[in-house]
Amino acid sequence: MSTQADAGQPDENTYSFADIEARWPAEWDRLQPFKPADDGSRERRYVLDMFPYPSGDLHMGHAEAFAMGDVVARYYRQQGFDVLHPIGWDSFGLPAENAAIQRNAHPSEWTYTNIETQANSFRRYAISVDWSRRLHTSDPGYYQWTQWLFLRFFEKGLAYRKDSPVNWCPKDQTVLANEQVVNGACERCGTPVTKKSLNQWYFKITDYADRLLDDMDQLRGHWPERVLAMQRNWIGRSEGAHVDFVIEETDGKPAQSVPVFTTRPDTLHGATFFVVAADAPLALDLVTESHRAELEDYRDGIKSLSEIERQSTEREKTGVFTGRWAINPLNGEKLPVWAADYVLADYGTGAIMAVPAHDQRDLDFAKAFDLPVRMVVDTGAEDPAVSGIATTGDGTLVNSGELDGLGKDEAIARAINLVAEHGTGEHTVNYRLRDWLLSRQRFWGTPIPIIHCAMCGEVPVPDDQLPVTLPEDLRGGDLSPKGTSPLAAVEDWVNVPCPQCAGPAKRDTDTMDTFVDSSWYFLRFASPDTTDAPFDTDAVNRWLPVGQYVGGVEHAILHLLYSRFFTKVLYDLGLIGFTEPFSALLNQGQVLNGGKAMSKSLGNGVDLSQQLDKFGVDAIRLTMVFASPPEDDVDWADVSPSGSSKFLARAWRLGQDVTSAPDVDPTTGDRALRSVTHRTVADSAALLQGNKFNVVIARVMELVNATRKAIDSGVGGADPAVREATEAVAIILSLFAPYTAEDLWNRLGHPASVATAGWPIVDETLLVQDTVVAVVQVQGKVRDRLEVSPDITEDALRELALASEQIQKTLDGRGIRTVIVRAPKLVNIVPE
RNA sequence: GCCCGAAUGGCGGAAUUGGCAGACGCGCUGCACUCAAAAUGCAGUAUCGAAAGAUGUGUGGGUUCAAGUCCCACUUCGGGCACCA
Repeated sequence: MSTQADAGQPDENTYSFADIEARWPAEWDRLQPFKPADDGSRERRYVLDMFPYPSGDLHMGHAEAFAMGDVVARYYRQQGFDVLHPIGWDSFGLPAENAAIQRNAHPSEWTYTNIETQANSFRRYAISVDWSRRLHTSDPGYYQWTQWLFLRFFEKGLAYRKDSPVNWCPKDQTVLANEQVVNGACERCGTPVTKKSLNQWYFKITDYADRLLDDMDQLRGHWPERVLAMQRNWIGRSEGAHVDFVIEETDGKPAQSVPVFTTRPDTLHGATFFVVAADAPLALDLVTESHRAELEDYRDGIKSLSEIERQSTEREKTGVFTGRWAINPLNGEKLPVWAADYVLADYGTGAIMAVPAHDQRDLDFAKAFDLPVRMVVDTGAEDPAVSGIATTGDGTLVNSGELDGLGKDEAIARAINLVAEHGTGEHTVNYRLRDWLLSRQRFWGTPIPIIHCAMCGEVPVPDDQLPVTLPEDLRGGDLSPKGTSPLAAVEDWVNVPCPQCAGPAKRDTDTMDTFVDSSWYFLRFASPDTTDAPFDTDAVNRWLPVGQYVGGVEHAILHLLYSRFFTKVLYDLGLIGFTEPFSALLNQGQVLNGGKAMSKSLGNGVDLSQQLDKFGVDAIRLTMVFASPPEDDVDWADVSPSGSSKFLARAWRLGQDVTSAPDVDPTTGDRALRSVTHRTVADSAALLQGNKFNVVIARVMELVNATRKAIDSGVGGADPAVREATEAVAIILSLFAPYTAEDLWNRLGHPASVATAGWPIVDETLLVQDTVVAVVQVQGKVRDRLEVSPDITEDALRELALASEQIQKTLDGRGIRTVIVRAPKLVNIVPE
């Protein structure tokens, strides 16, 4: 398209996005239309986009996500809300560290350069944020409060250290939380994860499992169902029982009681062996001396496997006998105790009773080691001992003593009662969710504010000594991953006096997972300049919960689960007055190219800044939003930014043809066009409530078409209705194409900014049409259309329909069985 | 294997409580303007058929005066989880 008049001279009658983009930013900076008043004069609304990680410049994905969030923020502003719409950066993390190693620099250089680049791009992209609230999680003024919050968790026993086999990424040389392992590989770099036994910091998120689950009731209907489903699965609540099995005294090893978790206590009589997780300390504890060597060999073998290999369900079952025997508390049977890797150390109790007839994994193991199989629930299917297929359905209990004859559910209840009476078990709930491993052996993160003292143990850094800042003189190779934190090598940073006894002590040298930083940033935005607390409680309670949160589905579990957890803890600490941080969630889709995610390796990336240079900000924003419903993916190969550009020019040109004065009375204008305008405004509001942004744009296009028609071949540009329509176009367009809308508004003779012009007031009387088209069907097929008054009676419409020539022709003399009338829209005639 | 979600023209997509399927846009075709082009405007564009008309929302059944929409069974695609006892 041409953006300049042919003579090379800017022509004020030709739409030029470059001219328009140059005209308005300074004016917006002067007017500050996006700063919330926060004076209680208007209802508050908090709209938030997931804050970006500063990896280079903005890309197409940012452009889509932030276009969506901005529509919401701008809409609420037009509706008269006091809108908080802030921006910040999630600026700690590995990429900065890796870049620093390559460039022999400090991670902050790369980080803050990228932030500046992105901030400039966001300004050009005209997102309507309050820049004065900008924050970065890597600023000491921010991470001071991340540390402060960590200490509050620590005081409540919600942050603790333990030895445990943890996920280890050999490439990044750091541990990973369970949530950061995807299909056995590192979420960040794709390297297969291995296990390593380490002493690490954890947040006790499992204490909140039930509340994380139950409080999802508040979110149902406002969050995507699939995100709720993913969180539900991740928490993985399952009802069952703990049953204690006594391990007999053998070869001088004393008897000891070991609990198992089972969801099927009804099958207790079907237990034929007992398995402990081979990699759990319990296995080493139990094993007899004569079997110890064998177990240790087996454990070494497991360690060499990657998590992907280990978790494969295809793999043959393996294990070793421990030399011990467990007593079944219900029938006194002696069961051999095995150690195997198909039992997980950190789920349930790390030990199971094996019921091969009714659990496929146990059956596979029984077959591999020739252990007995005893069916105790007759489901009508073939005996699993013969078929090799474990049965899990309902049936009648057999071979089960006093449980015989009961159904599955009754037997579960009865079995729990029985073990409870014996004092060897109880009903219990188990979760798949594990505690959140938060330590990282890397540099560019929030230092853990704990000092280790030989005398006093784990000593918190006193609040008044926060923040514990990162040393600034580390460069390049100082940061290279070595499996221990780079901070450990900085002697004068590590060695400090113990705050309690003043004796020699050492700082904790790990840093926090960056998801800790992002678990509370939405609170900080309410009062970003607070210096004596992480946030001002009153300000937080005024603005939060976030009314609309916008971001990608890749955070369905990680960030969103952690933030929900933090919010509940802070509520319990009395720091905030609500339990869920995000009332509504919108997951925008991805931007693809040719059906695939854009990536360097595929060479199908589209550069955002080039697109902006070519088509302009507004055309790109409009294209993103118009292409599909917000939650669907946009394939850049299928869309037309030039089409958007054409439409924007068309809308903008309406301004040239409006010849009435800005203060003209619209009620004297053409009723037909006014009716279209008011219907568009009314419908757009309803569509925006439902996040159907793409449809709103379609409706504005219709309004532009109708207005153009009125100017060229209708009432003409002087009609007040044309002005009213064009003003409505400018206001609705201000949500999607801020530059064009502002310029159009200006050409209509109004002062900036259109962003705060206010949503047009709908005249209800204009929504009522003079006549409507009633459809007349014969046997469900449309045969005629009648123009009728909208308040026609059923009888009158029936008469009219039956009188229609078309209808009589179609009926062709047949009698009439029924006539269904839905005045004024439809008549359906059913012939004999 | 289990759990979600989706399927509508050449393409992206629209369709209050079941009530005119295909809004709006892209693409394509034709026309006007032009020496020509670009830009712009106008018209057409589900399929079959010359037409009348018939068919048509992944497949097969069902409910209903009426089904893209509700019910049952299935197919395909996308996503999540997956040795979780």
